[in-house]
Amino acid sequence: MVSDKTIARLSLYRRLLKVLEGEGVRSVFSQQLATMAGGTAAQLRRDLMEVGYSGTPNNGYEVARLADSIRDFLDVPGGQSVVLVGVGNLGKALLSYFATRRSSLQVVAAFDSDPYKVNRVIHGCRCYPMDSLSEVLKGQTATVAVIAVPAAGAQGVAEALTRAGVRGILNFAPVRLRVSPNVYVEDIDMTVALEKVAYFGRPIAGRTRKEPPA
Amino acid sequence: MVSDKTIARLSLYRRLLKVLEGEGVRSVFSQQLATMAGGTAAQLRRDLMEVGYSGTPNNGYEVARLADSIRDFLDVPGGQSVVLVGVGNLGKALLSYFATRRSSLQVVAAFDSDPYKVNRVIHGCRCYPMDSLSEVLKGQTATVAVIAVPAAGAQGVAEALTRAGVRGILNFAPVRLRVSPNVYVEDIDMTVALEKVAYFGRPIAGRTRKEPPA
DNA sequence: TAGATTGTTAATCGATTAACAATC
DNA sequence: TAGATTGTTAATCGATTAACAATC
Repeated sequence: MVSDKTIARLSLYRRLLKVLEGEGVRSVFSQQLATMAGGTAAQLRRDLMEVGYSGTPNNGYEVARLADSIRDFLDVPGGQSVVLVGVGNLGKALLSYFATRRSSLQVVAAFDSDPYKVNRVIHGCRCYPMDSLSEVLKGQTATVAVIAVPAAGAQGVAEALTRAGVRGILNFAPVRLRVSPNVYVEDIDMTVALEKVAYFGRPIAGRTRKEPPA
Repeated sequence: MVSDKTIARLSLYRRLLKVLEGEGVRSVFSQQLATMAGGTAAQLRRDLMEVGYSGTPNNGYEVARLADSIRDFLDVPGGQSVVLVGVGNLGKALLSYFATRRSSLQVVAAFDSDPYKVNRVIHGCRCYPMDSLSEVLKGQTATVAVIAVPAAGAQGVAEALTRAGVRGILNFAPVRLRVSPNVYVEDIDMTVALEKVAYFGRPIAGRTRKEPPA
């Protein structure tokens, strides 16, 4: 089973390859691409083993073909539909963030319990009432969802999504979701992330890095 | 040196302890708290070794005192100031998200290059023009910053922040920042996160988990 | 005391890094 | 060919898990 870290890096490589492609670069060495991704060449080569695409010694990797190979590996052929639950400040920001991005992942529906938001179209996405979730999802093939509701409501939303067939959840709510083991959950805990940054970026202490005496 | 994963978990434990405290719970066992945090009891005990707080056999941990110990360990005594760069959809969402949270971390200034946003107060935070960054930071003790600008501008922002004395950056821009090694950068790459979820939540494949034959 | 839970060390596991033969 | 870069295996590293003596 390929690790989630490898998947994350492949996603990153693909984005970098698209940039190179736009710049007219035809081929790239593992060392170059790895540096851009913030990793090592050996790691990149191991990641690409999973994809199955082979470079050629002394010539490196064909940018366009490698990007295609990663696409074939990562993406579901017909594309995947994504739904968003929670259209507050964060939800709206996510809609605008994901609206004009990759064509393979498209946000097809948003849900909110606030009647003032229902039936509006926000960043090109229709907002449905919360309690119509199972009904709307019945007509969709969405297996991926983004949760951007307050902590208190997140578990209930996760259960409703799971019942509706969702198999992957990107969770922004600061709670640990209890879901069945065949549902993949990725948590983005922004408060924890900020506290981490605050700890390691603190003014004086936390800064004692072992350095060999000169 | 304590690992960043431990710091992240301590931040999580503290949040859970606050919830327990609110519910009037006095003491808690490692097993309970670990389950809530989605980890193991052994891992939690090892994390707490770093903090220096000791539980008592058969009685577990005093909720209030453990929370205090984690606070002493994580927080800078006088509190830390945070600045936000980029007041777009995401930046505004982050302002509202971080506005009413922890008192130890406070967003004291926001920056944007859009003149229409400058001098407005958004979610209680004043917005300054981009080019006044070094000047405004001179009067602050902020060592922590959040970057929520488009990819193209992020590197320049990171450099300006670093020059102004910032030591920790929470970066939402989808680029890898090149900073000096004494600056801690935490990346939140929402597109990569969504693609990970899409991969592991895909309809058919990617789902071959080794299970012992019944 | 006995039983349960703790602090802490030792064993395990997984991912990363280094090494090297294969190849253009 | 020689030189550089690749694919892939072996060694290393770090974090997690398991084990166990200490303790309330």
